[in-house]
Amino acid sequence: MFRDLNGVSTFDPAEADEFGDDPLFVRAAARTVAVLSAFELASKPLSLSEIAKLSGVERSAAQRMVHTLLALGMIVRDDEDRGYLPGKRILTMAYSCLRLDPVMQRATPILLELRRRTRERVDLSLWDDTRLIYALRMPSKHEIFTATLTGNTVPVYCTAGGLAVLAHLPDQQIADIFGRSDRTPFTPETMTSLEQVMKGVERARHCGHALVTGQILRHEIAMGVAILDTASHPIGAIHLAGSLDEHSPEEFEAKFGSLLQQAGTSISVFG
Amino acid sequence: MFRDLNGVSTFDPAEADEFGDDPLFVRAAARTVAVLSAFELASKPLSLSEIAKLSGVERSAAQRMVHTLLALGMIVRDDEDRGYLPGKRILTMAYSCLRLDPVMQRATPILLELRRRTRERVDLSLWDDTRLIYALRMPSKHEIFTATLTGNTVPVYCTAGGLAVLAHLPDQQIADIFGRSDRTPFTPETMTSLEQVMKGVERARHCGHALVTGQILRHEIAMGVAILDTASHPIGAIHLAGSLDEHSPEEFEAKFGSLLQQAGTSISVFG
DNA sequence: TAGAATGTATCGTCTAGCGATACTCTTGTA
DNA sequence: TACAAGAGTATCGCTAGACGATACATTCTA
Repeated sequence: MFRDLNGVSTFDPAEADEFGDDPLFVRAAARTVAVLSAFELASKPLSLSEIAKLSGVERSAAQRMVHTLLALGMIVRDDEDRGYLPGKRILTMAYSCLRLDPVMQRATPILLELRRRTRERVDLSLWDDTRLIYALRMPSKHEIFTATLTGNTVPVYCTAGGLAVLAHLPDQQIADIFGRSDRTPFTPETMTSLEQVMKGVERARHCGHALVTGQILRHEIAMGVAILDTASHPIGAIHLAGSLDEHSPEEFEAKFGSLLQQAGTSISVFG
Repeated sequence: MFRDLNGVSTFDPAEADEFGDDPLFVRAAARTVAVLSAFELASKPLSLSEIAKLSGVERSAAQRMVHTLLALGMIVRDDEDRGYLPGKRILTMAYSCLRLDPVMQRATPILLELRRRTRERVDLSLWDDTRLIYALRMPSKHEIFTATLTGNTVPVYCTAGGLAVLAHLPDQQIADIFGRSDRTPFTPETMTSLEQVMKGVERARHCGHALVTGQILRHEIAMGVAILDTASHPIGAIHLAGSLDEHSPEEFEAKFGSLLQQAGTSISVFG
């Protein structure tokens, strides 16, 4: 079985109860977040009971939670399917998240220039443990739906940007991340072994950028370079993605490799 | 004084306390949301006391709130400036918001095609009372930072997309929305009177799309068309934005007007 | 060195959220 | 038409757990 491209992240309701001994832990806040996060597992508007189930909160509690989150605009009703959906206010909060991140501010003009010169899809993603979260997206000609959305996440172990990030970590940590990753393949070509991952990492370490084909989408070729902070730790990546119908891997790399690396260097912080 | 382009939305802490008589209202959830929303008013990492002040929550309560939101990944520390920032998990939640919206799914291929044909900036925004929230962005050559970010909001009364939305509402409601809007001008050309707004609305009603210049950014020309639901109520808009340095308003409209309207019709839901 | 910020920790009070229960409506099926 | 299963809603007593006051350790600034 291959993975649903919506690739919803797993959420364990049990985890919300495992803070018992922490005197500063606000359980109500955890429940609030749990209810809001229920939608990460959804593929359609959710009913009250579904929210309760997915968030691991009692139906009664979920009822009142939803009631106040409705009043606050964090959740809205979908009149058609009579269910609940996350509210637009979440988007506004996400905006704060993007706006306040200094990396994003530096990156924007550089990515626009990269996009202009390559005419291929350019993305900026932020590293979050086993996954990358897409923060800035500049789609090109033809893209599938999820490839245009902010906030979409992909695993680090099988993406160009991810390998570029891993290349800056010790082997031990790479193995750890690989081990904890959800490794359901996206396509028949999605890599499945640590050996394959390490091969990609070594290559990235050697030439400064990572290159993969068909890992998330068939016929897609992607190149990635890491973004580093002042301490030279990776914090995210830039992705350049094209179609194998238009480029051979060799040509893609020769044509855009150095442009991409320059962009990565410009965004990274030094000293 | 003109408006800061980051244009943070106003948040009134007092409002959070005005639910006293509602038996189903969960105060802790409201506080949680208030703390998370504090960042909407921020322009840099926030300290504990700043969060408390902006969210209208007691310092003690804010302390414990922040503590658990840190544990949940909804907030992170910024080691450099030693403050707090919204966490990447917000982005993941925003993704659910976008992914679950059927409008977005229908819109993506249509907007990509529009972008391909016009080579100008294409945006999709969702209507939220006095404002539009940008949900899908396809930047073109040179854009300022905030014009590339998901979740950014603009007033309806002075934007092309906004006027296109207003055109589908009764005059009475337009006046109401205009009255409640924050009307700090963005540029010297930003419209300030209801008469100007109604003129734009009439024009939009007549030719099916709205056209404005220099309202948010100087030298910017923008055209907008509304997206309608099954009941023909506006739910958002498509924006097409270019530069006055490259196009005259007449030429821009003649060249792209019908393309834009076609896109709007394709995305709107009928019957 | 004093002062004003940070962030952190502790604790008793009592409020406000929990969970059980029961109700109304709508929808689909027999 | 009756019935079951599912929606959303409402009420209420108990007590878990959040509140707010207070105090302290650090760090930065003047």
